Amino acid sequence: MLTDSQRKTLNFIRVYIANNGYAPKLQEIAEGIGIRSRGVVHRYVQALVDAGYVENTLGKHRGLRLREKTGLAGQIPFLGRIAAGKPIEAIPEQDEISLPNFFTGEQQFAVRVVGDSMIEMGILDGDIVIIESRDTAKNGEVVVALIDNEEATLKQLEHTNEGLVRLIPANQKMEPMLYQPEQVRIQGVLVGSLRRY
Amino acid sequence: MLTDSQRKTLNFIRVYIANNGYAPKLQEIAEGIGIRSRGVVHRYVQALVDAGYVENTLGKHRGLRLREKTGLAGQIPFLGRIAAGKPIEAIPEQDEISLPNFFTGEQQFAVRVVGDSMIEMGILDGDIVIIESRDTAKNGEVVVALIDNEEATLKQLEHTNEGLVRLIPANQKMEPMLYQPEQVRIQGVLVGSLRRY
DNA sequence: AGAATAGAGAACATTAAGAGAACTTTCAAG
DNA sequence: CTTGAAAGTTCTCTTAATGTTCTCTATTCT
Repeated sequence: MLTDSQRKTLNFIRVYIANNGYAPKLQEIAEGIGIRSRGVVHRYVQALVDAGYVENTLGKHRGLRLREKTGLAGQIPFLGRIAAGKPIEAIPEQDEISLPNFFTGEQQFAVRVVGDSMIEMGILDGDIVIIESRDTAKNGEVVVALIDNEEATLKQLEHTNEGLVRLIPANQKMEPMLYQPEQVRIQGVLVGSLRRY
Repeated sequence: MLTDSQRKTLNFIRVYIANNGYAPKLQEIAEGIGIRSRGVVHRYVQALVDAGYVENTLGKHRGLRLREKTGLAGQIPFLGRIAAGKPIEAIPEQDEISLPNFFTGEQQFAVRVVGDSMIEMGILDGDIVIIESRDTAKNGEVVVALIDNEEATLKQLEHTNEGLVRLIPANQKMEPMLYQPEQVRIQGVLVGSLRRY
């Protein structure tokens, strides 16, 4: 169980290594977390070593290395934001992503997307999308819709002024389709997506 | 049987831990449930301990732990494949996806992408990408690269025949960039992405 | 009225954070 | 190879923050 300062220290080390490729000096850590004493930093680092997050080559300059902490599955260190042309920018407050907690919600299911119909919204062939089971949706939401009780499709929803339902693919090569409301049954609404390379 | 305030306290602790991965301080609980007195919070927490909902490491900061099963979370029913114009097609071998085990691998970290430079590969502004720490990559892989030891960027990698390194954005509006090999340090390789709507 | 619940806040004990001195080791410039 | 500055290590001391234990007051419900 890390203390606040220890966690802050670990986070700084991770971001530093991601940005520089080598470990920080104690002095740099001190400045990074906003204190002055190298001795104090050393104490925090030692705690991280004891807790298994970090390895230390004793005495060597920049001798810290990150260790794979084999704790709970699905916890991934979150470093911050990456924008082209800048170093990775740390975000205080959040230092880990919990995959189980990332998609929280009631009544969800997952499907694998086949085809390119939503490619312009960044949903590619093979992606897995997380859907929240619902039978209604607002304009603009992306839904899993069942058409004529036989075809399922993932499209953006629009209720037209004429009382019809339009299902809009995110792909210039495809045309939106118009349906009578009773033809279309909404099965759920898109709440997330994930992809593995 | 918990009182209203005790339930409120328990709920706050659950949400806090789910969001942060560690327990709140009494002061934070107090603010969270809208009161001022740490002493009162302590009384509620003690009641939760007595009722078996929570464990406490005496005296330690952030020493609370939930006694609930947290391991089962993160399973989402997997219905199969959805292709426009067909029913959802069940895949017999798999009926659940396990979020904690979705990204398995050594030395991973996550960053939030800022900007549209990879938009044509389905990585949008705000997406979170999972990176596996490595210092080498093959042609075609998407990497976090450190340029001149100061800029970090997410681009597709290509080693040219001339021995140079090309970093290619997935965005027609942006140009690939050529670098000397010693200018570019590879920090990791893209292995996954996730997005929440 | 009496009991249960809620809240404030003082007082105290302990933990955690931080400064900085003193010492040892590493490392790079001569 | 030598040497001195810089880095890592080990301390002691101080302070700030947090958890713990009280007492007191108010409110609600039976």
